[in-house]
Amino acid sequence: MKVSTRREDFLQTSLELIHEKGFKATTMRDIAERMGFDVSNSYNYIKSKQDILELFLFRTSAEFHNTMDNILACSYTADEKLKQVISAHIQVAAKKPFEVALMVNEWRNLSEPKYNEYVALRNLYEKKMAKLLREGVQQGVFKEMDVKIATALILSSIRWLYDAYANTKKAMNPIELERQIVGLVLEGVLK
Amino acid sequence: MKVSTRREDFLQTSLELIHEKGFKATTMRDIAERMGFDVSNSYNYIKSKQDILELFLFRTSAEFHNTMDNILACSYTADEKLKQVISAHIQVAAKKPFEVALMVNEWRNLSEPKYNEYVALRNLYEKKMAKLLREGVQQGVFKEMDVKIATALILSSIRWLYDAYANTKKAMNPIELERQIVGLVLEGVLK
DNA sequence: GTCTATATTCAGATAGAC
DNA sequence: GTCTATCTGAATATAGAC
Repeated sequence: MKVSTRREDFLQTSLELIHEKGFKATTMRDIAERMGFDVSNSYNYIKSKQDILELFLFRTSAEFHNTMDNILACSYTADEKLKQVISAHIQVAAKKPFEVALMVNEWRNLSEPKYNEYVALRNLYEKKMAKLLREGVQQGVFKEMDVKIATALILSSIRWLYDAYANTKKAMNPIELERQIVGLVLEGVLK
Repeated sequence: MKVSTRREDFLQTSLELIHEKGFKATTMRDIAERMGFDVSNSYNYIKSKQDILELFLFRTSAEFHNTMDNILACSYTADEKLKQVISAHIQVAAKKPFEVALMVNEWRNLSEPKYNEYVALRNLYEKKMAKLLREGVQQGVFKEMDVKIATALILSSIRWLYDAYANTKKAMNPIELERQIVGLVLEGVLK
């Protein structure tokens, strides 16, 4: 059974290096060096540097959308749905911290037309989150609030999660992490 | 009375362009072009491209630290202090959205030794915030919680603010913004 | 303060031999 | 799949004339 191809090795190495140095600062030569071969060989696996970025960004974005769609379509109440979203974000961050880091830090480096496509996906994700929150307000489980602000705030509040797993020294128990974050987002810091 | 020097014009132009395209993607030629002169003239105002980044990053960081120190040192209770911090972040974001955007998005592009200095300042700011939260828990105004997680979450939750002011189309009433954010951070989304 | 010219370095990417 | 060699373009930065 083959668990990893040479191409996957190359992509994973690229991903980690890009996380360390940033996309623009990472050269094809850097990646090749870490792989132990010459730059020219890199093009056995990809067509261009942009390919690496596109590949991870759109793949991971699809994963987030998929989960969000399933959560929105289920019969939970809005507060339960919000907990599910938080839980999902923690799980993806824990399992694929570098992919998530790329989504947070490097999406601006996409070039057209992929950039526009990706921005549209981001906006759509925000819309889905806003819908969830609006549901909750209508159901009476969430208080009256500015849904646009709440959406931006909540999504932003969990964007650091990858950092708790990209760095092994910071690795956190995901169960406890979820308990703490759900507590803060749903009920705030006040006693 | 002189309200703006040529150098300040140059720096402000650089700042806006870097916000639009990213630091690495912005060339000295881009900046010079927007200023209406040749690249070589840029070096009348700065010694290197890095200078631009350092200048804004450390200046704005000092401003945040200053405000935070004043808040920590005053006689408010912890919940009032937290409101003050949120208020301060909104005000700086509203007044200097591009400077704040630079702090959020471009600090990784600093090169040594400034990079390490800046990371230390970031960590110190987190420590100050953690101290504020710990005070609140001890005073009994904040609930028992993992202060490290709460610090990361709250600081992250307000990092998008610059975006509400960098883009004039999104400009928000800062008073209402503060009311909404304080409500969410202190009491959460539940009714 | 502005320009022309240029030094230097380095990036992404391709061709073609083994 | 690996290498050597190379094309092409572009970036930061400086020198020096006007």
